[in-house]
Amino acid sequence: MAQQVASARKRVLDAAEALKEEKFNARRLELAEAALETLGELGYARTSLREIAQNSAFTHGVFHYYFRDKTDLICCCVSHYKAKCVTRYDQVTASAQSREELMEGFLVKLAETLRKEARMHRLWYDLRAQALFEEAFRKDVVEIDKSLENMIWRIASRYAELGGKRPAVSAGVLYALFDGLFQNALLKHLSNDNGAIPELLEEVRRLLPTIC
Amino acid sequence: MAQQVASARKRVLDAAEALKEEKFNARRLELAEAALETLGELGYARTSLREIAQNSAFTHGVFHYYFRDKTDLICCCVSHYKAKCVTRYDQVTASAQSREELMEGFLVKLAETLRKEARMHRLWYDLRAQALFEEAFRKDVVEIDKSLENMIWRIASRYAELGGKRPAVSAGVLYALFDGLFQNALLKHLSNDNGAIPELLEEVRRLLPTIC
DNA sequence: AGAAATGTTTGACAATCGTCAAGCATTGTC
DNA sequence: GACAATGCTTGACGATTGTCAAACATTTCT
Repeated sequence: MAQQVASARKRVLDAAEALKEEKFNARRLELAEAALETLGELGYARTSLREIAQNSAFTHGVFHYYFRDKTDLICCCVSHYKAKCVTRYDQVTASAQSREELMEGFLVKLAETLRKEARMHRLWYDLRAQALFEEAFRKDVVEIDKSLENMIWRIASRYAELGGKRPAVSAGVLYALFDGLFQNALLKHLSNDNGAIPELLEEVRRLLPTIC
Repeated sequence: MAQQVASARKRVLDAAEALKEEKFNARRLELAEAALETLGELGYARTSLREIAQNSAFTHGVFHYYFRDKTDLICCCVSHYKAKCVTRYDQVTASAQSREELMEGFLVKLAETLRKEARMHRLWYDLRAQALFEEAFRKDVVEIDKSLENMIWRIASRYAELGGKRPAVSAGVLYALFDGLFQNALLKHLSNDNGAIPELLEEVRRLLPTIC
């Protein structure tokens, strides 16, 4: 009886603890979101904690409460970023009933990504470059890289499947190719080159059927 | 007669002026070289003028004498970097007499680049990412990108030529592919993954003949 | 309602940054 | 060899940085 009471109390405390932790993590993510905005605006090199705080509902001191240090914050940003972009094209893959539909859906989404989320993507390339210097970023960056590779692979293999074929290259090669093309198009697009998006689309439209 | 004397004096002064300017530019490049070393070590975000100076024969104040500001120095570094890497593979292309020889020469050079110049290359990816944020870097970065694309294209088209073929893809696509592969291999290599280099080589060895 | 725990702000800290003026050293000129 | 021009160092400036302790505010619990 006394044991039952004790274990019941323990369960309540555990539940409360779990709630606390959930709240804690929710605020962490909220701050990471705000940080991502500023990072996408200014880039890693020019982003300070005070600048991030100014673009949020909080003041600069709060970060020390939720993060060990600045690197910890950035790491949290990087791994949070993953969830935001990895499933971006999955709806297209799932709903498309033909090669043409998949292609068009992919191209539309590609153009939209380039137009509306250019800042987030330049940040991704920035942080990936930082990982070449800072070991702390590598684990998450490699993981995201792999997820993006898988995402592209899902599209390509589905596209091939709809044509009764199989991709002619490995997932790694395919990702390298698309990543390179996208990165190049992003730079042009940010340089106010209006031809960047249509050129990328045309390139992909021509390329994909020859590979898959 | 007086006119001749005057014009002769003018020529002498012009020559002296040109010499001065040459010396000035030589020192600029020397400082840019030193800056490149530090940038390759620390990355753009963590490189300060004082740190650069400490890895050189000078003190931090000298940069203001040779450069308008820090951005001017970095720009000089970026455009100077171009000359250091763009002709890297040209000797291989020129001397190879067969497809096999060209392939092997290219692979050896690729491995050597990854092993010995990893720092310079991570800097390149870093600066290219910076160009996504800082307009001042874009012109030079785009120019270097184009030069690298041309370099890859020279190799590929020569390789195709030696087989009586023509590359199956455009220069842009080819560069995107190799750039993506190299960037990925670089990250692995810097993470002490000993398999990074052989995997890249094998990938290229398999890939190149199918494209060219 | 009062006490305790949690969340957030504030302000200060030491360090570091880019910049620049003033001075010292070196070179070249007459 | 004195003088001027150039090259470079030194030291200081104001601003900004990450960090953190202390104060304050809010929520939670008893």
